[in-house]
Amino acid sequence: MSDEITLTLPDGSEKRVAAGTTPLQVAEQIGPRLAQAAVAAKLNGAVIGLGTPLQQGGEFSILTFKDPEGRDVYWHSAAHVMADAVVRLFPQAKPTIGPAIEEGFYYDFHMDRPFTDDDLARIEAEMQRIVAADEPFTCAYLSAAEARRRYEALGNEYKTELVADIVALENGLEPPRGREAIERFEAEHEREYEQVRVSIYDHGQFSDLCRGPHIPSTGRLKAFKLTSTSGAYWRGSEMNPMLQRIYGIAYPDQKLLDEYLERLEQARQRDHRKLGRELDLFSFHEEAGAGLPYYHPKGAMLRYLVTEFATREHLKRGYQLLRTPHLIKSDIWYISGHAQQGYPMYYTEIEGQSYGIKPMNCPGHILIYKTHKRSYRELPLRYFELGTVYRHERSGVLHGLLRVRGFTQDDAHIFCTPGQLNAEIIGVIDFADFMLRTFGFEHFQVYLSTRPEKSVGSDEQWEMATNALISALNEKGLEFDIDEGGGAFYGPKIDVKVRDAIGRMWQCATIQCDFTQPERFDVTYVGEDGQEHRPVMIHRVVLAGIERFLGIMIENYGGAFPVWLAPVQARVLPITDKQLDYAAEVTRTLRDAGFRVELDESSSTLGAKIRDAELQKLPYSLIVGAKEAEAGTVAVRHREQGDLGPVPLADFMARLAEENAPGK
RNA sequence: GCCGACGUAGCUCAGCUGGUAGAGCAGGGCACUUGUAAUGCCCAGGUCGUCCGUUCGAAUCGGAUCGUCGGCUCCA
Repeated sequence: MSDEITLTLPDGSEKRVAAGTTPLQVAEQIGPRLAQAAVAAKLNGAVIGLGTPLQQGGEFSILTFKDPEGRDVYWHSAAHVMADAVVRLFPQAKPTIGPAIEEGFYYDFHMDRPFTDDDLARIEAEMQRIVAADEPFTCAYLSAAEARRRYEALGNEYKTELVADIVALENGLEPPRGREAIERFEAEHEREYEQVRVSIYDHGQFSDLCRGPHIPSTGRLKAFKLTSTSGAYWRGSEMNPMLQRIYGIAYPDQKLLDEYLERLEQARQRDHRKLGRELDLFSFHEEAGAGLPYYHPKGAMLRYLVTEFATREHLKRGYQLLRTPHLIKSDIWYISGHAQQGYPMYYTEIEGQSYGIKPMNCPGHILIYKTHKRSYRELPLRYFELGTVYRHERSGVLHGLLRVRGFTQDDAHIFCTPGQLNAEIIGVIDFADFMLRTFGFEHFQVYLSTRPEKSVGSDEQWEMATNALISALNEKGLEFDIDEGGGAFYGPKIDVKVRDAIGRMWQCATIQCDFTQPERFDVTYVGEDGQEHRPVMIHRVVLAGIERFLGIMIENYGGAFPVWLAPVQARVLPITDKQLDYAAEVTRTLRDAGFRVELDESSSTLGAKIRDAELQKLPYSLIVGAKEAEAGTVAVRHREQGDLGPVPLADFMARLAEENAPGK
């Protein structure tokens, strides 16, 4: 008697059901296991709740925790349950927003005090009760006016602000900001408030303004954990009040939660700050300043190997080496426009003149370009510098080598004609791809960042530059995401992020087009026509900050560097003192051949020497006892493969030489 | 910068509610001369981040400061 609708399932098959059937019922018809795993559904691209009656047919799928959208629904529901628990325990807490995030969820509360670890344990216990009660999530629609009255009664100004946002959004109006603006907005749009409908999701006694959808009931949350608390500004702005945030994670299975916690532990094990200490690579000194790293012999060697390789590869590609001072008169930064953006960040005075410590290398390279008249025949001109810059990072964001105040970039500026732009950008993309792969990264994500609000230059320039980047990406057949407004103030850019061994993404290479600096500094070249023209400038880094790159690299390799990057490639371990002479000879031979080798002269047992070499993650240990000394061999032990048996020293050298190649 | 937590020997950490510090590893010495992830014994090592307070008395309490750690628009 009721109308039927047709659902097209993901496998292409069609299913006819009565209009008004819920997705949960559909899932049950498909199979009980699916019904059990279901968290939400998708109809024609829109995520809907399992209890939403289907009124029309179309592309239909059941979402489980395995689907990214399903995961979001699951985590967002967990956030509601957490908010419920918090409000039960702390009636003074005002819920604000609580979204699902990449891994887990959070909820921000306006609170009279921060949450403590004890609070978290209590909140978790309360959540357990809510889950055990298996309360169904239900959805109701209210007029925005009604919702506003409710939240005003509760004294929750954050939610009334969100209601105002929804009303504004629905009517194509600018969302009001600030108490007064919101009150004015409410007064001026009473009619709209009556017309706009907002959804409210309830479970048990808890009710929250929410777009939804949610899982069918709280009992679906199986394994969860509240992971941390922190302060967080309302809407992320320092101008707004600080709220108290609680982070959590939830999974439909305890096993998955355990795996997540295991992943966190793995990340801790390969933390570059921990490895930096254990492998004696670098240190920071409270008495010498935050965010300023000190490289120990092994860390400095690692850094040397990286920069030496980078320099050679630049020279191969026609870049020329530059070196510019760290201190530059402040006037320069006004010409470049950096001063207006807050750069440089450290100043000093010399004989009454203001100088700034360079935060960027570009003006220096421009000065060198301008030392004589340039012909189009010289272009493209590629200037490369391992340029050390200093920037004031806020104390709260410093983080090991990944976020420092003084760092060296593999920085280059390419001056070229507009016609050469495309080929140059492609060249840089290829270069970056080669370099990052050589250092062991295989997965990349590319972003194109467009004009930010605070920017210089004309619309035409921005369009031209943006198009040049897009066409280069298209020519390389690279997929990319667009970061609207994420560009530098002087031009659009391409960013390349790499994925490390445990799945985290790190920003490395960036390629920035710049039509404005050449103008500001009046940079020119003489064209074929004998007239002066304006070159285009490309700012680009591949590894970006060397410090940061080392940090990423250390974590990616987990401290076990490949032979070509290992600060110490092999350690010679004599079994007894009687082999010390032979061991020293082996060490000398290897060093003469250019390998990085150490000799263990301690009087420890062999087992202890091996253990120490393993903990230092050295690629090879060469054990020499009486037999080896006699035969002129070394017993090779590999970091991962263990004992490989005795071989003539020459054979081992051949093996090491082969593995010593970049990228091996 | 803001919120919270933390700061004890080179490293990892113990030190209830205030009574002036302890372990393991690392380091030094001695013995052992060892065949693929820790030989034994002995020794030394800390103004408990720094400064100022409270107290008869502070590593323990309060404040400031420096530093470290986790966060600070993935938006109903």
